[in-house]
Amino acid sequence: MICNCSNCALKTVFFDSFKDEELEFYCESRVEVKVPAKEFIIKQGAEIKDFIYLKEGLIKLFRTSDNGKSQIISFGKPMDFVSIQSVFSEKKYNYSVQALIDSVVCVLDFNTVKDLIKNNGNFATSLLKQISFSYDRITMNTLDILQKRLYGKVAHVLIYFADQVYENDEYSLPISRKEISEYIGMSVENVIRTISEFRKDKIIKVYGKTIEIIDKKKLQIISDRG
Amino acid sequence: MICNCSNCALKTVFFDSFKDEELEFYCESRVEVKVPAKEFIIKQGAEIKDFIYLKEGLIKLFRTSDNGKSQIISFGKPMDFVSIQSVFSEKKYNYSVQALIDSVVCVLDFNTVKDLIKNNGNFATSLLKQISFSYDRITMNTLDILQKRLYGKVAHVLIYFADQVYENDEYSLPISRKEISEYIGMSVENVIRTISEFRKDKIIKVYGKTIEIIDKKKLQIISDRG
DNA sequence: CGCGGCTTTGATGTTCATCAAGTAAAGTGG
DNA sequence: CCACTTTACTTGATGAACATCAAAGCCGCG
Repeated sequence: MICNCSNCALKTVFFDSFKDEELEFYCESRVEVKVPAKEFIIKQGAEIKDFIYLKEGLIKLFRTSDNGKSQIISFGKPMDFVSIQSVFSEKKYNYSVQALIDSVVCVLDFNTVKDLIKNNGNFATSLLKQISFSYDRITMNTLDILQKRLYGKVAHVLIYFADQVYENDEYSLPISRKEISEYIGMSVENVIRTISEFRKDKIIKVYGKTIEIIDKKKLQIISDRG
Repeated sequence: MICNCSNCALKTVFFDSFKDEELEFYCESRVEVKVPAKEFIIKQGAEIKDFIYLKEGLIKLFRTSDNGKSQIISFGKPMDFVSIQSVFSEKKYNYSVQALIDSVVCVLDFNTVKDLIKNNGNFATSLLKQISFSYDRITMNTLDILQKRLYGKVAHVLIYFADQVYENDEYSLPISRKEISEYIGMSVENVIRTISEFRKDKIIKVYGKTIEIIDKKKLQIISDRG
């Protein structure tokens, strides 16, 4: 295995704290895995043995209830840890993770990470900061969605992908209408209707999966107003 | 100041990792503060300088938007850290914390905690676990509420206080109907109507602020079904 | 005592889920 | 490669769920 940690983006962001021998140790136990679109990275109920972060691609976290309905928790992009949630507080994953597009994840043995936390104060500090940041993002997004109504929710999602994921007002929506509905807790039909309305009102243009935001201000107002 | 850390419940749960000299150090920088009901512990926008945990009482975390509307994020009970959210990822609090009943908090200097994380691997591990657990609870509760509708949401809240807070099916609701509405994102009137319906259907008994759950099974079904 | 906030109920209109039915797109086996 | 199946998307119609407005009783507090 080629250990290219030194130019791994993740390393420069979070792992500056490593001493050389630690870096090597962490490198050796690391495995890089390619994950094709739609494939699972984590399955709900599985035992937590790894510590996973996303190197390339885009993923969704979601949970499935007993009746088979699934609810999307959040999305993850490169630099995000895949298995942040619960890994320090649970034995088993209480959510699944699935690749939305072809992705690459790096997998560390979880015990290795635990050891690093104990023995490297700077690493522990960095990780804590990152976890706090990651959870915060999810919490605030979920709270935003909770207090909005249909139109505001859909506008929020469209802006989310533009600003947080693609940093571009034109993008190919990586999820289906159904998945949007599983994220915001509304019916598929009404998600579609809302997108159609935005299109008719010339706030966005829609070509299949491609979304182009034309009137960002108006969309932002709809999102803010709820 | 009397340093009674050794019999502080928090200590036995999280701080077993302390060596004696660290324990003393942490004790000396700690301040115990009584907070009467309705008083603020943290104000949104204030700089993060402290690390606060709840020794006695009950608190609510909430955020206020520009238009003055407030949204409840979560509730905290003894043993919970008050200032978990954001403290490692932000400079300023993006939420407020208010005592719901007379409470007692313990305040540590934030830099002291940061030092402890760096220098005590066991402490870092314990804290990480606790933070992960705390965030998880909030995320899952919020997601639960998001996917339910009015009746399910209200049932969820009533069960939440019975199971998670009071561990009793009869309790004095520590929040107003309006606050329930700010937590679940529905109108006050409909929260009240729903509680009245539950009362008429003999699922609960209501005497002002006092709630007594009579038919827990039915209430649970309503909550589960959404 | 009176004011303001909380609670409650009713009436009304808006928002939303659900059902139905059809079209487009994407996978599947021969 | 085509017929077939399945899945995603779309629109309309209907009734249920919900917000909002209005009005009145209640309670704590200055």
